Amino acid sequence: MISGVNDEAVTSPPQQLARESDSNAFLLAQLGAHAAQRFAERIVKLDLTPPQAGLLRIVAAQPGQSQQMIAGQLGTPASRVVALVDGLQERGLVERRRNPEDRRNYALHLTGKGRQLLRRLGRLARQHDEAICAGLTEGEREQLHGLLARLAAAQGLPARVHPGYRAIAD
Amino acid sequence: MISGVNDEAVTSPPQQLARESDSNAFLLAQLGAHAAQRFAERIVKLDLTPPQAGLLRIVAAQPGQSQQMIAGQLGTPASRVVALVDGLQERGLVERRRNPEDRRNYALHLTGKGRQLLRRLGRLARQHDEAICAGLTEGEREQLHGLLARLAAAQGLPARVHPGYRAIAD
DNA sequence: TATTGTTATACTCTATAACTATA
DNA sequence: TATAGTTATAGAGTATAACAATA
Repeated sequence: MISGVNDEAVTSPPQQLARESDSNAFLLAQLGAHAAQRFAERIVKLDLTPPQAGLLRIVAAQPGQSQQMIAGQLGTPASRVVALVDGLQERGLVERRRNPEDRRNYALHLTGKGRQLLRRLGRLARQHDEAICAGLTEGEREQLHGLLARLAAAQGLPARVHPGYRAIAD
Repeated sequence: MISGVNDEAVTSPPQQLARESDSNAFLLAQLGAHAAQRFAERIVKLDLTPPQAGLLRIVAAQPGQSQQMIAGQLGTPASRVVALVDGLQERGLVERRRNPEDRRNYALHLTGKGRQLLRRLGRLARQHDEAICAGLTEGEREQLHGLLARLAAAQGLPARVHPGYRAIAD
């Protein structure tokens, strides 16, 4: 044994512990991980992962961006965007259009098939939200939404960026 | 080009998208990932990772459990608990006590040093909660807490299990 | 020389399965 | 033979950095 202080006399207070793991921050982390996990399970039937779904949403919301722009917006390395776009392009969901004026970069766009999948994704997302909010009345859901939106704003979280990506870290 | 449907006529509706990424489920996932990330950054000064902090809390709350019991409770493989306990034991925070009646298993306990660190961890957790709740009044925080606690209960989430562990998946 | 995209590599985290010891 | 713990191995996911093409 090294420097084992081992003073058994000190009683560890379980109430204190319960209070901590009952904090808003803890509940948010717990519920957030749960929601993300369930969403991931749900979109398996579309053969999508959360990062892929997030990328589809970004491209749909702001078509024509370069991969670098998207990488910057997402706070993720460009090499990761490459791999993601590769997979989606092979499946005909996204296309890279050459920019004739600067042939170094691509403009990313959804294909028709991509938009179709995005609509199915939207339906799943609404079902998911319904499942996560189970147990709350409509009024309570709106109340919760107001509080969460204010927290997100206070924390400076960007809209539309899925937590599967790290938001602008550092 | 393979089966590029490419019907430009279909206008992708940004409002629809905004609504989805504005759902309670999305905000929960986003805020939860943010809270978990910030907590991880905060406990770096204690040289702890979130899984380690979670294990310390579990051992403190229910001392004397075997590694298998903890693994089951956390829904994580026993081999992972081994590695976690190894690290904490080397630092003199946790001890494995042989059970004389069944010498196959260990009873896990915090050392005095472990309890001391846990108190520092508690202080950081309270600071963290304060930072995450910034922008809400005391009344709003209680309101939020009530809503989150009901959601967690409705989803069957166990108390005190940090999302760094996957809760009882499958 | 600077920038976009790409590829190669390595690292971290985690799960699965084989192994040891006690029962 | 069954169970607690351990070790070995492999896989997914991700970041870093070197590289190629274009400006």
